[in-house]
Amino acid sequence: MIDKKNMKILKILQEKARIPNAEVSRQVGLAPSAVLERIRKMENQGIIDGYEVRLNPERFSRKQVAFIEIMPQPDAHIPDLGEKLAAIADILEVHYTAGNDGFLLKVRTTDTETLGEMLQKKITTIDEVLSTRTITVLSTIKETSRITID
Amino acid sequence: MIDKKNMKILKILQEKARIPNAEVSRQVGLAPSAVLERIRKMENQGIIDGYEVRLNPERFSRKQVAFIEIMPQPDAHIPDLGEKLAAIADILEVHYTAGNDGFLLKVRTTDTETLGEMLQKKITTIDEVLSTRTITVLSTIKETSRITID
DNA sequence: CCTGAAATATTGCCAGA
DNA sequence: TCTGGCAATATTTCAGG
Repeated sequence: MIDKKNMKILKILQEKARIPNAEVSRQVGLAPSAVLERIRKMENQGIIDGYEVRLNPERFSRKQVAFIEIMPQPDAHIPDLGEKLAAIADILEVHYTAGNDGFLLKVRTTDTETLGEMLQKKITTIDEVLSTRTITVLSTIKETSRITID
Repeated sequence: MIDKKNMKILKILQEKARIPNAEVSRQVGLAPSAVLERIRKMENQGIIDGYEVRLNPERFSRKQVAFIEIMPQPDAHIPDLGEKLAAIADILEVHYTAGNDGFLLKVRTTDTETLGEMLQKKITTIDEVLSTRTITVLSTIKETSRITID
């Protein structure tokens, strides 16, 4: 299902998702209709999940990246807590982690001040939250959601 | 520069980047040429950084997410180490963090076994790496790169 | 910064291999 | 699953407000 031609199509779309189908077909050497058929099929099969625009965080005052480890209360209902965290604005990722049975969040805020506000007003006020540990990012060398295509 | 109409355009593209321009123009109530002009301008100004396809990691054997904290050797050249880490396949993010003066990595591997291989063969073998701490993800409640548009 | 018109290009459907 | 044809749409440029 994910043969060489589909891999080639996906690699092209990973670079530049918003290009005409006809352009893709030229690069892979198939008729446009064949490429369209393949892409539609991959969308329906859930291989392709969607298409996103990549915005420059600086231009939207979301320069500050931080990761927050959440230690839940011993009696906390984990799925509930996960949902509550996921619903907070500027929390981009919520992962349930092994080891300490806690959550790891990725957040994007304007600066460390707004990060602090978020912690105090939105996170530590949740009942199920016992404590937190914040890892502030000083600089980002690499940041992509592009997975490796074998 | 990022006025109400551009915000509306960006919100549409955040949902579904690969849609015809004419469709966007219908939704925002402008002529297609006006929308094209606005999008091109935002691309040139670096407000829009690009367009990406979102692939289903499970279909490419990249289901296992993990975060790895790297403690560098005291005498390590930090920029060099950052570049080395960023070059490794399946490392999606490399952040330089405050506090412990280390790196935080986000990785995607097939399973915990391949994660272990990566640590042993590719990461701990780097001279500048003193020690590591791995946070394995059991489940992901939310994972997006979509920043909040004010 | 917008509209509207015109030329060019793409999409998406279908028949046939 | 592919190609090629064709009608419907979309893109892009440009003149003008």
